[in-house]
Amino acid sequence: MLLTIAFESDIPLYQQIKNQIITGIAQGKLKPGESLPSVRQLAADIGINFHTVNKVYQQLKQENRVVIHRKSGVIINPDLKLQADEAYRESLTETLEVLFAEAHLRGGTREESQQFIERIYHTFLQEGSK
Amino acid sequence: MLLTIAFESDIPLYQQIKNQIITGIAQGKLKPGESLPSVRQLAADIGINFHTVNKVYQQLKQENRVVIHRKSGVIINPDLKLQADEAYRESLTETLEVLFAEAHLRGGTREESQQFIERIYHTFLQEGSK
Amino acid sequence: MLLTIAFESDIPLYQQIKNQIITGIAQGKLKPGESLPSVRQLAADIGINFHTVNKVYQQLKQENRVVIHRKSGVIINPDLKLQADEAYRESLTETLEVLFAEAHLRGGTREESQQFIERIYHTFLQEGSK
Amino acid sequence: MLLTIAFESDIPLYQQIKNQIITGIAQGKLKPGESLPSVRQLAADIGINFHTVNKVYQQLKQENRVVIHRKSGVIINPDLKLQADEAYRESLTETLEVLFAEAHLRGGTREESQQFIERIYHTFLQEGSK
DNA sequence: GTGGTCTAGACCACC
DNA sequence: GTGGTCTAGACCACG
Repeated sequence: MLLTIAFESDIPLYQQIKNQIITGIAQGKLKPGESLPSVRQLAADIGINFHTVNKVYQQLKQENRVVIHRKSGVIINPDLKLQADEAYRESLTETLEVLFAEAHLRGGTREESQQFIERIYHTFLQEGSK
Repeated sequence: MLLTIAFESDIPLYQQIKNQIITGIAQGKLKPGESLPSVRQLAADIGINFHTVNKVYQQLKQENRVVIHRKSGVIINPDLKLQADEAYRESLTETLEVLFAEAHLRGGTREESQQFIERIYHTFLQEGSK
Repeated sequence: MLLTIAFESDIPLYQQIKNQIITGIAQGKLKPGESLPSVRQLAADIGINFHTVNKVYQQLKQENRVVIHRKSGVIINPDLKLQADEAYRESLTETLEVLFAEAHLRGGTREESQQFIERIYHTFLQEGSK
Repeated sequence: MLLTIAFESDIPLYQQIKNQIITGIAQGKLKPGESLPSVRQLAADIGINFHTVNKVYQQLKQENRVVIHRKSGVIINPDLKLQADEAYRESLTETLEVLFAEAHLRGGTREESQQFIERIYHTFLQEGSK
């Protein structure tokens, strides 16, 4: 998977990387059991400090999205089961509320937003195979 | 309109305020032409420094959401016309992509997300009634 | 002469009024010897505090643009002779420099600017009659 | 580029700095891609508070004149494309109108003004050479 | 070391 | 009383 970084963005570099890994997993570009490049490797590829990549991996580990094996490196957690707990749902609601309020004020309709979501979900892996 | 601030949140105070004003406008709780409290007033009400409120107002002004009327203070721009330019749409897409990727990984379905949006849009003012 | 005030502008009310009087004189809408409305009259017409109008008149008087007669009110100085001293020229240069730098960055050409000036000067009274 | 500040001027410090940066860009003293000193650095150089410099940078960022690059600091936006929208042209017209009305009243002729502009434009970078 | 955020207090211009 | 400007000092996130 190819990572693209915007140095001039106001989103922190580590966050950008993390975001892309998460969507990568959702879209099946990164499959459970697959391994990620080493901290130093990825850092060199992107051209950033390896501490930054390390931060990402540590957080992904803490969130149970990856497991870190000695020597075999970082691999996507094969049996990932994330919870949608109350705190998560609440924060998501608030975030979306602002985003769509803004979209609404800029002339975006409900239908457009629905299609937006539709298109995004189409890029995700189907759960049907489960 | 009542503003609620979460001091323990990692979202900056000024951002929280700004968010609530924006959704307030979208939901019609704040109507075009209506005036906002003075910087010092609002700051006192919330219990924060007036510079923080001022920052919000300055940004809202620069984004053309409010007009700073001499002596009548800050009022919601009566003829607000925000653009959904390319840069905006792109950034929105990316943001939503990550959000729903995360939702997807936590078991959220497309249908749930659609209903989410549906509910949010129901809280907004209809364009027709304006 | 009709004065138009923008309450939401960030230019002070008194400055707006003063500006319009000055351009009014340059364009011959206000002729030397002609009288201006009384402080209270003008304030009422525009719908602002009379102190604000008073401030304008005082400044105009100080700059020798008007003379204030007891009872006969404020009249445009019939034999106005303003100096273009060094300080003035310098400040004008700096102001124009920034303005046209901005215009240049927004794609305005030298020719356009010249035509701009041309058009403005056409609205002024000719000095030929002097 | 050297910044000169007039502490006794009634133009706000941050505005003076901003003006000089803008004309600096127009004159090619500051080239796209070039980086500006850090807020604290510039503040120390000039001998003012860093918040004042920060204010300038924030505004320049919002106006798309600079990009705040993570770690390489603030750089002049390499692909700057500013619009001369209707609002801008209108405000420019009004400003120039007053300025030249004043110049006219102080004995400045149309020819002098034209030469003024001519000289200013000569200090700007030619579009062709870029 | 860099910018981002927040607080605090002071002075001023405007109305 | 309102916003605008400036200073000062503190803490934090980021890289």
